[in-house]
Amino acid sequence: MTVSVPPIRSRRARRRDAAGTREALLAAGTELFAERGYEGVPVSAIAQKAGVNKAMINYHFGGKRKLYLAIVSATFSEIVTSVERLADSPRPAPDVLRELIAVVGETVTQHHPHFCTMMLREVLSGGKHVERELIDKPVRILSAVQGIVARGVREGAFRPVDPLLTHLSLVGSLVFFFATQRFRERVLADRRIAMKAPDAAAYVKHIQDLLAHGLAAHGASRRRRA
Amino acid sequence: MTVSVPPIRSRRARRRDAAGTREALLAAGTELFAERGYEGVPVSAIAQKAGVNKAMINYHFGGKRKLYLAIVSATFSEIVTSVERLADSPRPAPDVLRELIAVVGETVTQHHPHFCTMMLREVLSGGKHVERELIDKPVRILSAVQGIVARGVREGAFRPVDPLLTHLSLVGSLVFFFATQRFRERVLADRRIAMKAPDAAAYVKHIQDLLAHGLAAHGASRRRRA
DNA sequence: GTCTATAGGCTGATAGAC
DNA sequence: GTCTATCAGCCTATAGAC
Repeated sequence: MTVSVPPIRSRRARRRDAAGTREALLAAGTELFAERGYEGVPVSAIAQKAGVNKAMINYHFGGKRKLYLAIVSATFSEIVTSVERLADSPRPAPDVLRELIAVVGETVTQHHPHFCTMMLREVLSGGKHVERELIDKPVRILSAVQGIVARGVREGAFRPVDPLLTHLSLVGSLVFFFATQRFRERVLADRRIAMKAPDAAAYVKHIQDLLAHGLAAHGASRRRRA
Repeated sequence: MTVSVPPIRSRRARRRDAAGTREALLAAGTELFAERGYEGVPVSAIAQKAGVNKAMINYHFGGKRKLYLAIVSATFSEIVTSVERLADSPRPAPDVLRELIAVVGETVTQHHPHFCTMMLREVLSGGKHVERELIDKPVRILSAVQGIVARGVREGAFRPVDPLLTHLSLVGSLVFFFATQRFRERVLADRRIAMKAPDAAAYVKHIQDLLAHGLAAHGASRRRRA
């Protein structure tokens, strides 16, 4: 029974060069870290899921922590890029803000379903070991959102709200929702409740409307499109 | 140098009966778990901070996990109680919602500064080991907020918003803010940025106003007090 | 009730064969 | 580049003296 167990990695004739190993480790790490957090994942689990040996983590990334940082950093960069592109749009601030919410929602649900969980977990750990390079990414998102809100206030489309507080409430409600969505689904399933957890698209629309009404200057509730 | 080190516990002539030990462990655990998460805290650290021996955790609580649950459960119960009391108020829904936000803000800042962090961390861990008894507490908060919002919609004070989505956005923006506040303070201090992190009171007011405007039925933006 | 001492398990990292 | 084998370190929990 113990003879000639076919190597896991050979299924589907997976490429097995150095780059393939790196990618397999990144993919496995992304999923596991998001689900269980940095300390909740032994390197052996990552190696097993990737179909390679533990030692490869040290060889390719120089340790568990560096693998983790590579994952978080790569994902974060994508989000920052798409948010910053939007912030440069010359369209009316309320429209830009509405689209920013939609874009963030789509990005995290479709391309990076674990992103919010990972970032939130990292922040909750006190940012004790968050490196410099990583920490200015949220700052760039902050700047982008702040800029849009400040412009809306300046142009009279928004009430004179505080852009920083507005940013926090916007990002907070989105990040919270996406980071806790799996939990809600799980609880409902475990208790066999016939209700289904709120849909991401519905929530995005809810936040769009809440901010449109909540920020609008008096009498400007109805959006005026170009 | 190793002779007669005065026992830590004797400072301030602390009471050292069984109840005192229990309380010391609860207090130490609350702070440490909130700061570093369940897995980030060795029992030895809790024992040291409490000024007692490791073995006491097992004697009094039956293990690390049960100590943790005792802490989370006790804190959570207090919050649920105060929220439910408010939900029964017969006053206009917008006023009740505004006060609910204020009460939650005061409770978590003054009495339970680590509460949001702990709950969020627990949820992010997938609720894998969240016991039944604990899980219906968020459900009770959900019911309370949902009830207030649904009444406001029924009475025509609010737009026809979805009460569940509204609850999520409200709780999300608050929990996110309080759970990440220490992180912001820390980052600003570490980078020696002369700005100070947004004040909790200011944020509470921001959310109150955002929801007042964001939920108000058209033409009912201005609050009408009794 | 509280302590010391220790058992027993799991972790991240590395040395060295291939 | 990739593996096997192994290390030292840390963790939780418990046995047993006081």
